[in-house]
Amino acid sequence: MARSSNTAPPTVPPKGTLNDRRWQEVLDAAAATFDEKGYQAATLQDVASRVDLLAPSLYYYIKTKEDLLFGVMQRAHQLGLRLIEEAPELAGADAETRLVEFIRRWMGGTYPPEVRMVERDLRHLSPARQAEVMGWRDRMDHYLEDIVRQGVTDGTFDADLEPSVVASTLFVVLNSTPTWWRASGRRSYAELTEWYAKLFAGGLRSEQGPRRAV
Amino acid sequence: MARSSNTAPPTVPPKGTLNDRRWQEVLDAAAATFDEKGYQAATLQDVASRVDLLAPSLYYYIKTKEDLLFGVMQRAHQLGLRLIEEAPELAGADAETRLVEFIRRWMGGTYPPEVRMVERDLRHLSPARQAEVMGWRDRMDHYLEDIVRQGVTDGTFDADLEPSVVASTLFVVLNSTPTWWRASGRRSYAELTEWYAKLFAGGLRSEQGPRRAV
Amino acid sequence: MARSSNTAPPTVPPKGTLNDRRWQEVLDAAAATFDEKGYQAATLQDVASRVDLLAPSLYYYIKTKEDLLFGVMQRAHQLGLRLIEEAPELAGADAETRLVEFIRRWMGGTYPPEVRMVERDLRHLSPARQAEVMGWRDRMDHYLEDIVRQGVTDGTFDADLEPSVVASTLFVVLNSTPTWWRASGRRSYAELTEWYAKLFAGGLRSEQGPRRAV
Amino acid sequence: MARSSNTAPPTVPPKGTLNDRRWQEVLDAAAATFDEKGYQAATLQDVASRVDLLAPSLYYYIKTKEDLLFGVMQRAHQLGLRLIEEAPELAGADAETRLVEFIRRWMGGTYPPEVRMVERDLRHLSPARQAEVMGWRDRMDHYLEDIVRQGVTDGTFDADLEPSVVASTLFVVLNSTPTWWRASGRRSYAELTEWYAKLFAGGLRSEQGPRRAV
DNA sequence: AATGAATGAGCATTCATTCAT
DNA sequence: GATGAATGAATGCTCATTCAT
Repeated sequence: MARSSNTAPPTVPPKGTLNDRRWQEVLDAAAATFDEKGYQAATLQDVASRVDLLAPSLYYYIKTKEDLLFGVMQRAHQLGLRLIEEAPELAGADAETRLVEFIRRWMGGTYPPEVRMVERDLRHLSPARQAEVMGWRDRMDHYLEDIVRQGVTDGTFDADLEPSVVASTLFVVLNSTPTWWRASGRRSYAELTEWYAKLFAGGLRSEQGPRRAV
Repeated sequence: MARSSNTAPPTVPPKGTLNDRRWQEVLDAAAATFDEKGYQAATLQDVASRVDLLAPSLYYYIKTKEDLLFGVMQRAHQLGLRLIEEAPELAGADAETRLVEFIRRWMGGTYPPEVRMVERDLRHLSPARQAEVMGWRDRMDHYLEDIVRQGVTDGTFDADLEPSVVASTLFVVLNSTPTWWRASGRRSYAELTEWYAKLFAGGLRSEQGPRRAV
Repeated sequence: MARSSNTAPPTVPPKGTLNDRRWQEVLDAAAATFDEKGYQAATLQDVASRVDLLAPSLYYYIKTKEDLLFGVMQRAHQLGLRLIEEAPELAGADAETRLVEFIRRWMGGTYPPEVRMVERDLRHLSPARQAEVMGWRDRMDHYLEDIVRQGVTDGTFDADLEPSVVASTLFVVLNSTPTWWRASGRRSYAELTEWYAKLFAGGLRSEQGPRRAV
Repeated sequence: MARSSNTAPPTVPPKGTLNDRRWQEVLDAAAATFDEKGYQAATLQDVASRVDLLAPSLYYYIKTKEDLLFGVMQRAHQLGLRLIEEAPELAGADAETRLVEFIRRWMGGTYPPEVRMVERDLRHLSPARQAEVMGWRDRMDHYLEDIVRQGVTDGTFDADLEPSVVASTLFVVLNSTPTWWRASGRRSYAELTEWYAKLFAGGLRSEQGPRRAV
């Protein structure tokens, strides 16, 4: 949940190779603002205020408001793509283990909540940039789809599963968490993570079907 | 000083549901437009065009743009609330059956995709109206929570389950479907529905219990 | 739910009196326009045109059209309040002298015609601002009422006089002058001033007292 | 102060010779509304509401909003013109008596407060109609100017008086009364009337001048 | 690196007005 | 006589964006 950009790689310093620290701060501000108000409703003044600037000053870092949205999404997806890289000891693990470990990594804290913005505000990017973002998303989806295919092949997952459907659903569940989850609830974030793991591990397992009603 | 009447409203003619057919058409247009562009990005002209009106003409039916958003949400939730009413033959059914049947009803086609708007655009309603919508949401959540509690009580569901977490997650999954689902996929909408049923039935089942045969 | 932030204002840059010269020019334009057309009928474009701006550019200086009205009234009353301060040599003068000298000061040329706007357009201010303006008015009224009371006490003014009535009437007469007075008339503005002095000096004089010789 | 139209002569039944009683009611509503809010700020809906109509229904009686303003002014001036007709016993009276009697007639109750609207909203009439109203005003002014000239001629009034200035000032004083006068004051309306009479009688009287200050 | 000043496109909203019923 | 439904011109206001300093 840490929003700070300490782990963020240098992304798109748009005008020249300017002060990257400041650019990361601006992205932080933009991410928080867009997350709170949505891209359209968020004002450049809103973003600028968070870094103690006036709106026109942002144009030192960007050429258009859309640049901020793209910058935020780019940084978030770079973080996300790093999370689909598996530790060496997971090579050769079974599908369920890999799935559960992915859920734990994704929920594990380094991942910023900015992803939930993606579905909501993707439409405000230019088609070309939308395609770029979708490319990143596809790579993430493919990672999950591969795991599902592995599980189906070796018989531990239900043979009926459509990998892309599983991938989409899992991302929806994980990324929507900040939408409804309150720290005040009776369950901790870690417990929630384990429940997600159980839900999907149990729900994908073969030889199970709901009973028909009536 | 006469009255500080800088905004004294006279008796304004009652608008709204005079011509209900037209009002429903307007709501349809608003729902489609908001769904496509989001509330902020959607223009009153966008909405008006769909019903062959000019933007100011909408003000014959509404007092403010927000009224359209509220109208759409209200109608969607009325439909939703009808779907948590169970058929008589489900009285006395076990938790898993009730859960699966609910998923089938909810996905069953009469339900408009407008619910996905809710999370995204709820913030654009006045606080009072936000509260009203949240009240409807709560009633739906409570229905699912009750089913979960029943399952936990009679031992068919994992004793560890937090009912509200389950409810939120299930709604997220169901309502996000239109976000990513394309008719062009290899699975039909009906097959998707059954997979959702399998996912949650399997995922909630207590681990102690014997694996159910199909 | 995050915050019900449908109208959460961020830290907006302080506008207004940054460039005071320009702000005074804008106020001049607003005063002239409102005086000519009335507040409601006056368009922001009307005001902006007088200072060679486009209408939206005015919002660099104001937050709302009402701010212009209040600014104009504030400035006019500040001038007016300065006119109720008496020169040292008037200390100890009799009521009639003080009254006549006030009339001469008020009509004396530095006073802008914007006061006539007050009665007409006061209602378009917010209640709080209406109260503020009325406070200034009251201070002016009190000054005249004091003079009247002095005259009544020492017997030079009619004992029957209601000070507040006299004050209101005198202000109405003085401030309405621009409404009907045309420079083309046979009397100069200075002659008009002297006639006002004569009218009120003569009209307030107690009937018991001997007729004063010139 | 009676606003009711019982004494109003049939004025401008604009479309055909329609229901005159209703037309007078509409004029009453328009007068009250314009008086309260000003012509521009007043909405046709405001006016219509007072007679339990919807705005478009007014178009049965008028062709344009301006017709209402003109209708109100016309009716008010017809009443006013009747007040400059003197009773037979005043023929041959001296100037001061005629002046005081006029003040008493004008303040005497039958005169509607709508006249104060005139100065404020005259500009919103078409030039032609403005001219017509000004014609009525001139006839009233002339009546007062004649009285002043009579007084100057026979030496009871100050020889220096400019008749038109006196007329304008007197009308300003009388017609502005409702602007500031509150029934709650210590003086009754009748007492106020007598003070007006004293003010002008005393103020116009010859052989009086204010003392010079300093 | 940042701001003051201004622009221009666009949007929600108001309101006088029309017209068929 | 009056209304429901709609129009279109206009208006206040927001906001991304520009540019000289």
